[in-house]
Amino acid sequence: MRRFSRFQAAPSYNSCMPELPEVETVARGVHERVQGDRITEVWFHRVPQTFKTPAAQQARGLRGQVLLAIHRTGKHIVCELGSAPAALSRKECSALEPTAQWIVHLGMTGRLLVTTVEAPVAPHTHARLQLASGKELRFVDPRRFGRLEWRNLRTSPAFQAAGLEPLTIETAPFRTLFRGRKLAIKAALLNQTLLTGVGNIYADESLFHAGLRPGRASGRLTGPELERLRQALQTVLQQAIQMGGSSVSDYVDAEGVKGFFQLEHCVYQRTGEPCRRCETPIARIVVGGRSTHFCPKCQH
DNA sequence: CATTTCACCTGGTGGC
DNA sequence: TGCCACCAGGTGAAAT
Repeated sequence: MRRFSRFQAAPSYNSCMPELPEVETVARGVHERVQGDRITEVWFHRVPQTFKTPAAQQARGLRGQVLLAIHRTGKHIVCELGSAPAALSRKECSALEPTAQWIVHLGMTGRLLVTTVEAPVAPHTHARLQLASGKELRFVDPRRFGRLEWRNLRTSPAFQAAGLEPLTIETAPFRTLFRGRKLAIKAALLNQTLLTGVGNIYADESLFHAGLRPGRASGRLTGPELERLRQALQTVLQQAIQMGGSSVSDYVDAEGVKGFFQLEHCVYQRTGEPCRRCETPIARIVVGGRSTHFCPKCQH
């Protein structure tokens, strides 16, 4: 069995894994750049599994619509669409009721970019939304784990992530989530029907900051332990969002995508390296089918 | 129902 | 230099 060690560089695309903070950053950046713009033309590359709604139906639903707002729910980016004959001011956007939504999930390697129409089209570009301003909204996803969905709000409910928002969840509902459950706390954090938006990086990091072993049965954690975890999770996510703010233009704008500025991880992908708190080598195990990193001395 | 496992994808990486 | 197996992980379906 081969293991990543300190001598092996992690694959570079790991530096921009889209979890909640990254998705939040992208949504904010795209919102700033295209709110009020009108979609004049739509082009899709044929990649069937990327489309939760058939491409032709999405194209029909998007063409001619105005982008009223772009925001995040869980790991999903939701573009609110409204009918208008021309581009709108920001003020007009907030006054208009959305009639449809375009929902973008970045998967593992997805990017939502704002470019110009003329900009060279990157490999693995699956969607291009040409805008009245001369900009273009592009969805690029080499690995094709991302998903695109369109829904008509006249006939369907607004998109709602299954799980609760980790950033705002309070003590009591957080405790209730895990009550009576036997699955490992790490697996529970990754389960999007419980909490929405937590991925492998922030699961490992928040468990480290809470001092909890990833393999602990989630239903057996005490009240104080769960409260430590809730606060660690929120701190880690908030910090990442703050850091993301400074790198958003690198990410959302055109070609020279550098990915996200990385918080200095404490455990994630630091197998064998010394713990930043006690210098014990960081251990790696597999929980819920995912590589999991923790400090054997600091986490109990 | 709760939980676990696996397939889907591509590109970076190291071994030979 | 080039070929190739391995591995990363979000999600949903299938298996347990």
